[in-house]
Amino acid sequence: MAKELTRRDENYSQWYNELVLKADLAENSAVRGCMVIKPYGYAIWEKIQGELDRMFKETGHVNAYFPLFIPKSFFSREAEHVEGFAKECAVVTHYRLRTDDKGKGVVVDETAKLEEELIVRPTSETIIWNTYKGWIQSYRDLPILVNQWANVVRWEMRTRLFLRTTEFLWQEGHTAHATRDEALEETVKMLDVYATFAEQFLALPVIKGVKTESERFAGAIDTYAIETLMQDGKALQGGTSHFLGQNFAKAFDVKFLNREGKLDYVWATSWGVSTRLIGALIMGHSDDNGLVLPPRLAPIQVVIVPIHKTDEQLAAITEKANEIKKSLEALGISVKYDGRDTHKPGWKFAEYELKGIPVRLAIGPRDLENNTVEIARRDTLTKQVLPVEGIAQAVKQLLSDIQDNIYRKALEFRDSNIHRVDTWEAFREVIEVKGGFAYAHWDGTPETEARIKEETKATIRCIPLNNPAEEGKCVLTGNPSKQRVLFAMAY
RNA sequence: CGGGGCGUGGCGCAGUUGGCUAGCGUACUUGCAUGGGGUGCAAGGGGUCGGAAGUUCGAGUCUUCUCGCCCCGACCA
Repeated sequence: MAKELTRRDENYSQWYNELVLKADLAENSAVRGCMVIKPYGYAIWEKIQGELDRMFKETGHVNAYFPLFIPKSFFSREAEHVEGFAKECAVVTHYRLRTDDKGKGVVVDETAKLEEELIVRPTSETIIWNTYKGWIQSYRDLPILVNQWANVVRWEMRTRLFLRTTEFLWQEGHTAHATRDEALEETVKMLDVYATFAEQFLALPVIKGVKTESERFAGAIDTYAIETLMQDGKALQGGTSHFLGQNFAKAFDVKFLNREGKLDYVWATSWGVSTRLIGALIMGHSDDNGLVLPPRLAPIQVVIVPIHKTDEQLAAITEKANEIKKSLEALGISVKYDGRDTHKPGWKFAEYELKGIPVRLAIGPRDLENNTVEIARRDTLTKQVLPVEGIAQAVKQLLSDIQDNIYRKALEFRDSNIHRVDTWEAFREVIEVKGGFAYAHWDGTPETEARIKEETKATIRCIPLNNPAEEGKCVLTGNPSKQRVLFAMAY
């Protein structure tokens, strides 16, 4: 492992790639486009899962599990849905291998061809709505509020660890409702859950908004999303919540008898976030020394490093460290004591900075003598010496301060990178030079949106919720516009 | 699928017009010193040079074929 990380201003993309590897989060696997999520990276995912799962349950949802494989015919039921996913589906055609006639290896047994091919799920709407048909007869069966934690496969051309991989982990919620209003309410509620999670745990400010037609989920009436801004000025969609209307109910013939005794199609939503959030977490906060993790999602919040010369010193320090560790753990703080004698303190400091551990305590002979401890915070890289007495409370407070500080920093960055622009020149300058969001008038047509994308590669990230109405002229065509929308380069 | 690049100890690389025992950094092992920001010195282990065929007295180096990976573009959470 090389010691130096590429600096962000040197090559942001390379910085990201190296950081993921060096912080030991994930690595490329033997399978093209698929990653191995290593224990430290997976621990972050587990923290994300834990918090979201709690939030889903608090809002009345339950977990279930649906198959990985989906019969091909299910996909053709909803026209736009097929259209959207057809180009990136992995297909299972056979169910058996046999040994090669010429000796070594195995080949596909052509006699074991499936009657109907199976699609490896890119998302589960179709299999789930096929299933819901059997669950729903009456309004009394509604709503159904189900979530599943699963893996999905989308055959992408180009992949990057966490940001875009062929297989990724996510959760997908699929709900069924008796009324349009209730489904709409659910869609927005889950968007709010995502926004709250992003801001309170990931410490990433988000903009909630609606997608334009061209960015909409295949098969949805409306797609809502939370958009975040990365340090290089590119936007990243952190989660989506879809109002599916009655599209899937009609495609899978899911009707229910309402209170008036009339048959009606069921209203639906779906919503998801993926391991991509880890990519957002990395790019949102980390610096040239490595990862910066928000305390509320850090698998290890505090590391204690002993500094010693003799075994006697180490033993004494270990004793003191374990006392401190216990007092921290009593406050619900996760602590690691690194008493390894195989690495020097300086090496450990660099290592834990690379891994983004929010708080580091160092204890040496001097501290033992003075009954103090050196406390260093990862976000600001500052250090101070504090008395051991009351250290647990101080650390608890510090963790909270760090969480607030990195959120505030990200918020300031985001806010200072939303640029109101009214001319095409200013628009291009934001997209091509400054980075960040261009908040500009758009005439509302897909044609204009496509032209802008063609000329600048920028896309409409969203139309923010509660967007103020404002008369203006489209930044490209000069046609009348009723509101501004957010454009940006995006991941 | 189009354009570019690369395959040599675990990782990162050098290896000139073919030439002698395949080398450097790092990591690893051992010893001694060191220990408050990636420690120093010394000794040591580790290689079918991506694979196959060919040219040659001789191939990491030349030729042909082949496999794989990375980067840029079209597609995307």
